[in-house]
Amino acid sequence: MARNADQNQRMRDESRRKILSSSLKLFATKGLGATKITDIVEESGISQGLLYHYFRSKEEIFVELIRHALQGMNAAARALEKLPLTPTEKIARAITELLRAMSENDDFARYFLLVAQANFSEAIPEEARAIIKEESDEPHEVMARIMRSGQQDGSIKKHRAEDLALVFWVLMKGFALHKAARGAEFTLPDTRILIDFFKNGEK
Amino acid sequence: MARNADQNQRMRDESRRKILSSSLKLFATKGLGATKITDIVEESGISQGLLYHYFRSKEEIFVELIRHALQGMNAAARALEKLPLTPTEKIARAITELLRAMSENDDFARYFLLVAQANFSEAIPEEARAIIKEESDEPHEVMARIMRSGQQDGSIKKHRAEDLALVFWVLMKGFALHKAARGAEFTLPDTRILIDFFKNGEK
DNA sequence: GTCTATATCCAGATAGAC
DNA sequence: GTCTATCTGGATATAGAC
Repeated sequence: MARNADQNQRMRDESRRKILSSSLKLFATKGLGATKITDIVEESGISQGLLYHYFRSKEEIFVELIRHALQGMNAAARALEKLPLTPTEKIARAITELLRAMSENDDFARYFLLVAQANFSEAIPEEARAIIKEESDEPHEVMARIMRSGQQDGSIKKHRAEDLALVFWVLMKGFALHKAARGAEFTLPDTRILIDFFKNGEK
Repeated sequence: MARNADQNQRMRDESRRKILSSSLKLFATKGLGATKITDIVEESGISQGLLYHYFRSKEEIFVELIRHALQGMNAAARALEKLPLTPTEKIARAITELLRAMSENDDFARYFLLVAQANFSEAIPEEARAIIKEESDEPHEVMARIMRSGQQDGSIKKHRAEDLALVFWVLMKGFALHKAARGAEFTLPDTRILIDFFKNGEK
């Protein structure tokens, strides 16, 4: 009895997982509006009926993906802030880890792109918009705090910390776009170019 | 007779212009797939029949917008390269002009965003893909040449010129996304932050 | 839990009148 | 040159069988 319930749970999880990962891939590359339910069904190899057994609509899948992406990003940002590193080291870590994840981990790149699109698109579900409004400030704030503490110890350039954090995230979003456009031929630039950008040049 | 022909021409131009500008706005904010013909018709205040009198399909409108955007960007890049300025001045000019245009000129920002999306989306017409393949390398190449000549006179940092050009355009794309996400509350960072990025710090 | 078959609706595109 | 009315196809979502 318990074993059957376990197996069922695993089957349910597996089906949901397949739907979500196929949707992520399609939403990131084609956009929510251009992705058809039949595309998702085809990509994940399940039937249309089963998809609707797990999700009420395409939009609900989208919302779940957005929620997962933002919560993961926020958790990562908080974890970074707590690491026992200097501000400069934290920034270097963030840059190298984000770019590495983007180029090596397809799902990570897709999540990043999904959020970037959702941030500007007017064609997303209301609930997704609410989650974004609620959850998308933290990475920027964390980075601004790191920049500020780096300025206090003299290791980071003396510009408005908010501007530096903005440039940081603008760079990351830009790279996400670029990687999506180039796919396999995406080559990372020397990350030291980017790290030096934020470092104070005064010796 | 000639007057009537003239008037007709003007009416045609005006209708086409309205269709294109409405489509640009919608494609940039919602994406091609999520934009319905009825949206375009509503936004531009013309009838659906008239739209199909001027364009065969939604895709044809999209292709025309992409072509116009890329040709304009390439012309601007070539013009920049020919200006009687030092490499550093050209880079400074490019950054300030692009960011200014992005924040002040709605259509410019929309074109930029449209191209950025088209560059990674897999849900665009084949013809648009061909135009992008054909026309989208020039800005990068121009910027790489400017970076290289700046390195020769010692004013630009000594990294691979291609990497610097890549970072330049990644920044611009990132700002286009950011502006689209924030809309009216988009505030430019101090552009000197960005310009200094490329300058050689050695004195 | 999963599938096939089907109903409903709406977007894209056309025809023809003015 | 512009509009209204209409056709057609395909996409979303549901029903019901296994």
